[in-house]
Amino acid sequence: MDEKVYEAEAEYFKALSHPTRIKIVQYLKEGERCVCEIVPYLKEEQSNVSRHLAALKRAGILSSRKEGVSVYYKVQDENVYKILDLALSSVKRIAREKAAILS
Amino acid sequence: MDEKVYEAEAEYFKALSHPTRIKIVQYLKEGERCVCEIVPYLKEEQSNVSRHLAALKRAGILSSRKEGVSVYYKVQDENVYKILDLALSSVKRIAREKAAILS
DNA sequence: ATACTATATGAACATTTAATCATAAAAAGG
DNA sequence: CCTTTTTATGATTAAATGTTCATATAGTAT
Repeated sequence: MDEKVYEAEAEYFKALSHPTRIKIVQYLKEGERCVCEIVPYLKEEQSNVSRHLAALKRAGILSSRKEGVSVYYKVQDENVYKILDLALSSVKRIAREKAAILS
Repeated sequence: MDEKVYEAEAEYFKALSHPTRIKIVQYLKEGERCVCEIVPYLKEEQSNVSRHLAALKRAGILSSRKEGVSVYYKVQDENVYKILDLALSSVKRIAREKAAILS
């Protein structure tokens, strides 16, 4: 595989490498939401949330549309849920293995 | 889902968020390799490779064993290949979509 | 014991990332 | 027009990350 592909893949994972961003993607599983709904859900600074949303959009995971003064974000890459599910099972298994070692 | 779980998942993705580390995981697909094989394959500084290997091991993706003076690393989390494959297909589709927009 | 090889790690530095505050920009309402 | 609401962004700062060089550590061989 080509170096450029490794870089693109690394960028994709980087977009998912923050708990708040994963939380956003999970929150959008049920459908699109405007920033005005996402911010109170996350209970974080609006400017911070805006930057996390921008990061996910840059990676191609989310897309957005403007309606009046509101901006609605939705998941563009539905594949991301399979990835999140697999990562979750890995993380759980790894945690179990670590626990087993300390016993 | 719990905050701790989001954090653990984010850590997992962070481990995969560097091209060199993805390259290492792919290289180990065929089986375990010692550092003395991985370093010349990557053509990067030995100390740097050592740190990337440590990061993957910390995340639970790799494990290692010592044999004499050599250290052999292998993939502990075989699930990672499913994740890499899915991410690859996402990245390709996203690139296609971006290309389509510019046409 | 000395020397050599393989791997890991401390120290230093440059770069990137995340968070916050303040403010800009755009739309809507009075 | 002025005000308010919603979202994005510049500037700043703190912390994390990646890289390199030098060196430590451990094992092997002479």
